[in-house]
Amino acid sequence: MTRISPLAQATGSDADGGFAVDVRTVLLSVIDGGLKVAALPDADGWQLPRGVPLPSLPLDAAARMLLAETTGLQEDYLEQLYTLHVRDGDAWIILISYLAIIAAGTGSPGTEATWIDTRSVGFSEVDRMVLDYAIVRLQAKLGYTTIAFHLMPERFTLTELQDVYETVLAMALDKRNFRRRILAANMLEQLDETRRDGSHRPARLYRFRADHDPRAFLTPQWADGV
Amino acid sequence: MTRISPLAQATGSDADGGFAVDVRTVLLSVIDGGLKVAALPDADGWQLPRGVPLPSLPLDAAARMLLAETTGLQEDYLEQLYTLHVRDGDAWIILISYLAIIAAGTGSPGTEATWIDTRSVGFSEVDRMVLDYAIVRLQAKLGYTTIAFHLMPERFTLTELQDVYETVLAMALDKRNFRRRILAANMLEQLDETRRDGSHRPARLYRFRADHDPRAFLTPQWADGV
DNA sequence: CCAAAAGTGTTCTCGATACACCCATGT
DNA sequence: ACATGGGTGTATCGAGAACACTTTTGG
Repeated sequence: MTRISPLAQATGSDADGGFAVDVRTVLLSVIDGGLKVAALPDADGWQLPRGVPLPSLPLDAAARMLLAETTGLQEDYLEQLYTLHVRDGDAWIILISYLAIIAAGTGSPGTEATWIDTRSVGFSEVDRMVLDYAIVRLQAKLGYTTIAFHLMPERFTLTELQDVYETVLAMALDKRNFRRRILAANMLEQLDETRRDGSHRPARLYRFRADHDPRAFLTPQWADGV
Repeated sequence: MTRISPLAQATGSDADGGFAVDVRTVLLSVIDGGLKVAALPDADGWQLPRGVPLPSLPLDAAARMLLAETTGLQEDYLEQLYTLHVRDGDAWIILISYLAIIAAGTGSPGTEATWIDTRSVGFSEVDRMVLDYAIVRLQAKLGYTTIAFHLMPERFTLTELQDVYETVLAMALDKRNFRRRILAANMLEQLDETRRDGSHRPARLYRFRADHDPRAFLTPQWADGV
């Protein structure tokens, strides 16, 4: 293996010592009509759930474990975002970021963690960039994957689904066009049940079709742990 | 920072020692009508250029340096692909992969490295996966970015540009539709010159417009080294 | 009968595709 | 004159966007 010269020999923290590695996960959910991120309290604000991965477990397993330990939640979807190299005090760390998604109503984050609105959360500059990138990725994937599946309960109405799309995309959508596109995409299965909700016509219930792989395109087919 | 428990304390190669990190770069170019990858000889075949990054330099700088050292070439475009966690003998390494692009005719790789056709190169399983993912990314980006810019010399004909698209996409394209789309995309600037090439009508020369950012979408706006 | 959300169709525009012939040059 | 690659236009189709009224229920 090539040792990148000339500086590698001169530093004390290269391959001899190894690198400091930090996994951070952006856990998103749509709650109370807002896009929320799971955050932990911090000296002056909030921070993303983070941790040092185990050397012999795949990185995505580390992302899952750290979510379990900091929030007590088990995500429904996980994908790697990007790897940064950032300054941490006077050292440098390699920061591997993940996007995780959990359906609303699956439970509240544990002791320390809280759901905070993504628009107002007080993160460090790095955490803010990672969060913004996670949101952009999620928005893009709504368009060409079934990733929205992981934001919904098992059964839902088309209006509820549209509300989630509108919250994540931060824009209003036309009801008729939305329904036509969603149904044409063949992701959904219509149920026989309806839900009575208030003093108006009941809504038909749907669920996502079982035979659908919601991972696609941006994420390589092979995952970690090869 | 959360130490992911319980195993982290039990192992000897966690944050105390740090992680083994390996940067690998897929350097692609279109040469002699084929999509080629820069490869280095290996015990039983070929391998991607690789190296251990410097701890205090951004990761993309490490990818650039390792290309310079192994191939002597300076890439025209670089973007991070994905971070894997792979077994290396009995240890695990964190493998950060990059996609790099260089224009044809910029020079031949140095002493050890060679351009090998991507379809037939004898890589390890991991290098093969990284290469395949790099190609998929490049193919996708041809469609919605000006990344093709980096595969072309400064001035070129529309037929040369179409040949590069066809090589990367591994499919034939309709000449009239290709020209209409490319010109409609407003990436190109028509030059006054033409090029006489053989016993046929000379071709008009084009170049890419200066005011174009070829990075977009999949790569976050912020790079490494924050 | 009224309020409130559910549900439904048509028109238009634009981008993508399929497809075949004339043009300028060198030999 | 002919061989060779350069260059052009039109018809069709499908996806996406704009847009308003009827239906069903509870109170």
